[in-house]
Amino acid sequence: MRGNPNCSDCKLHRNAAAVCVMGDGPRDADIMVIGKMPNSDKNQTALEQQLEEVGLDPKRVYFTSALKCVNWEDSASNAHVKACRQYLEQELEEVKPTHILALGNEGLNAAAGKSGITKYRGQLFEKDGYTVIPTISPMAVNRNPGQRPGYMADLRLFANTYLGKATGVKVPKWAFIDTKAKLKKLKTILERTHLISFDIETTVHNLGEFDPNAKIITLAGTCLVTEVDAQTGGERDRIFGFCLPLYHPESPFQTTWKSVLKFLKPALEGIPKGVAQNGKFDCRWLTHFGVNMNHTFDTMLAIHLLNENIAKGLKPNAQARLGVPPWGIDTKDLLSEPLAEVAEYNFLDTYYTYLLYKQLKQELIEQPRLLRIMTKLYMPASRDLVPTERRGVWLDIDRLRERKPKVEEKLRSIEDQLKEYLPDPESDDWPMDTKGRKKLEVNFNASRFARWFLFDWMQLPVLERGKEKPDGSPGDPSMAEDVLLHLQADHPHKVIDLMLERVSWQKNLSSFFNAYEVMYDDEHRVHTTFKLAGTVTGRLSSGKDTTDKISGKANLRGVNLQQVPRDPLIRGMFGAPYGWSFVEADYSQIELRIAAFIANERHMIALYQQGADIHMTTAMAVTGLPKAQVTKEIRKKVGKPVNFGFLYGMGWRKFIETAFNNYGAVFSESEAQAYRRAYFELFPDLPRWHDRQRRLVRTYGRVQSPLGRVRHLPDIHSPEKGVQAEAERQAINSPVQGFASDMALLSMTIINQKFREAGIAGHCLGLVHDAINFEIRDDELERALPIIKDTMEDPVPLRKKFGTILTIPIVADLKVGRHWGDAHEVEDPEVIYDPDRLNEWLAKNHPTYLHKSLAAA
DNA sequence: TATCCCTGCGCG
DNA sequence: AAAGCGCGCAGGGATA
Repeated sequence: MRGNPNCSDCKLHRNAAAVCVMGDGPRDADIMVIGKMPNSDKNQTALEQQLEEVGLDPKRVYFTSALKCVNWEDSASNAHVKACRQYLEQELEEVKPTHILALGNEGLNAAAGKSGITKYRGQLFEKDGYTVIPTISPMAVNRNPGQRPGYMADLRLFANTYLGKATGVKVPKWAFIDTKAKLKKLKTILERTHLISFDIETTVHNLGEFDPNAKIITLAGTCLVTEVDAQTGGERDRIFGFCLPLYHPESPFQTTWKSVLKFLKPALEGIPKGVAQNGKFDCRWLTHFGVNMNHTFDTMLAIHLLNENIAKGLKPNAQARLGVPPWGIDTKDLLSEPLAEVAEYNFLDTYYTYLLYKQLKQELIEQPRLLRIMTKLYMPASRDLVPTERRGVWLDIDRLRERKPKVEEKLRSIEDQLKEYLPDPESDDWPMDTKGRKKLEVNFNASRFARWFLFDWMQLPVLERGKEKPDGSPGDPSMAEDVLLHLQADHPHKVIDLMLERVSWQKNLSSFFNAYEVMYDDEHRVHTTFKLAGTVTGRLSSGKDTTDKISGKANLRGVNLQQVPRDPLIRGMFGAPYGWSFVEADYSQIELRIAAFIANERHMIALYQQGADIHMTTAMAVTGLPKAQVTKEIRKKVGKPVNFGFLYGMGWRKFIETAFNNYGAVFSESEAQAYRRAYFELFPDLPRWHDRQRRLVRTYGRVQSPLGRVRHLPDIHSPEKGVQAEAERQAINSPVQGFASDMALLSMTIINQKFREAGIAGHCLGLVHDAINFEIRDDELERALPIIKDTMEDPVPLRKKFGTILTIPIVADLKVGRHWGDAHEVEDPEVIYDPDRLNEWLAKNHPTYLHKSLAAA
């Protein structure tokens, strides 16, 4: 094994103290440790001591690194790991280790091909016949001693795995329900079960449970059953595990699986407590086939609340928290796997979920504020989202059919105009592909052709480039909108206009028209999946069901309902079916209000209490215009971004950019600096709050929202100042963004509850961060609208259950109409509370509104 | 053909 | 020295 001292495969060799240093250790070692770069003697000694501490003999370990150059000056990425892999592979080939300890993100990438060490640390991977366990880099531990216990735990896991020490998890016997007699017995046991950890395996389809061929393959559970002692008469718990085969080809119930479910339905629905990992998915499927479980604890949501930065899957958490070995089978096509294996896999899922539940519950009990979020917010929200996702949002197919061709025509016409600037396709000027063999196809997206067109053929100057390539060569010229806007200002050209215009039409067509067209169901409704654990701040995210199981994502069920363009051309395709209304309830400036509350910014609080318009105040201050000249447009394009920007730590450079990009306004450096100063003079408690958050995150490595939601920010301990500063800004933003979204989510659950109590058929369609959308039957608007407005402006449980008393007024604006995009805002809130005036307003502003007397008829 | 990363852009 | 935050998806291009 010889390195190549003349290697120049990546840029790292240039500033390297040593090039291509190969690893060291016995060639017949079972264990290989892969670090980031060759260790210094000091670090090597420390690492060897740590390995001894966990019971390994460092003399029997081969030590090597993902990157063979000693270069701590340049930042390294996975691309550099890749460039270096050939040397590591030589070592793997010769040493043939059975167990690999991967250190840091580079080690993880080299050993397991994954990226994201904070996510994957402490998990076991089987890769190319090696058992790999990654943990954080010892360097990171040196910088941040708080990481040491976790790091040592990972090392222990690695050592125990290698030494074959038992982890202490004993899997109980479980029942395979393959006869009618066993099925009957199962039913009687379920009737005495007070807690079940449940999980189903399903067939995989683009339309999910809505596919005509959708089947539940198996249902498994780990049950806590109340037993009565025959002698003493006392009660005690017994664990009962089972797997019930349903639609599997080897299943005795393959043809009768739906009636089997029906048979068990009362017993299953009678179990008061249901635990599941991402149970919203299982509940959606089970509901689809008629069984409504009581879902009371979701391990995935608990994991997320306890640490928002780690992987949320069952397997990584069971491996890391329970120390169990990897289990599972290829889930792509469970119908062709042996039933015995599917059943075992399914049962193990529920048993490990149950063990995790016990552990997580205990941790939450020790952090009561998180427990409160879990039980009073997350679980109700998770349950409410089941019908929300199943129902979907109504799409006006007539509008879609009518509008799509127009958009296509628009795009075509722009491209025709662009093509006039191209050379003769036969001429030598036409660009060739990288290998110089074929002519490039016309493509005005951000492609090689388009870059050639703008920067070579049209000879426009390159203002900005993308990421540097791994080999150190410069990145591709940027074609982004803001770059083209600057280009246009300095070198006006028709081609830039056309490119700018084209890109938004292209986006409309590919991301929205094409997507929606293949996504609606028989009732003209499109569906989404909301992730409650999809963001680090606590916001929901919206989109498709998990992508990784299905190849070809064109028809995957689910659209992102949080990025529907505001353009009425597109947003106006969503709405409510005839006889129903689309209601959008927006929190007005919610994050700004909450920032004022959290920062205790006295001027801002006073302004809000007076009902003043802060975006307007800011827009006036920034543009220097008198109030009468600040149009709605200026307020929106200047006031809003500047408020949110400076609020969250934007600098004056970015301010200049923002103002130019959104408004075309050109500010000098001194002007921009003056505005920033003026902003903080206007709201002097904001910088004090910023300092407080910086102090908090430096001290504790985490910050909390008023509800107690935690954001962990380990990056604050980074040696890089820029990374630290980023963590500081996140410490400022997170409590605000997190609290705002928790308020919206809480309101959603309360409104749903009130609708149920009032027998209102209307329902929530989903959250768009600070807005809640509803579909309300026309004749119920007068009952529903006051509930929505009252609840959002004062979600009582916020005070009663969470003890948070706001010092700022909260305002919700309601828009009502047939379609989302052209619903009208109810300007005068009093209208909402006066049925006669509301009817009058609706008759005037709602194109298809049915008066309740008509609707009833 | 599937997968990864990057660019670019939609939303709050 | 300089620094808004938070997402998901489509398309391009390289790679295996």
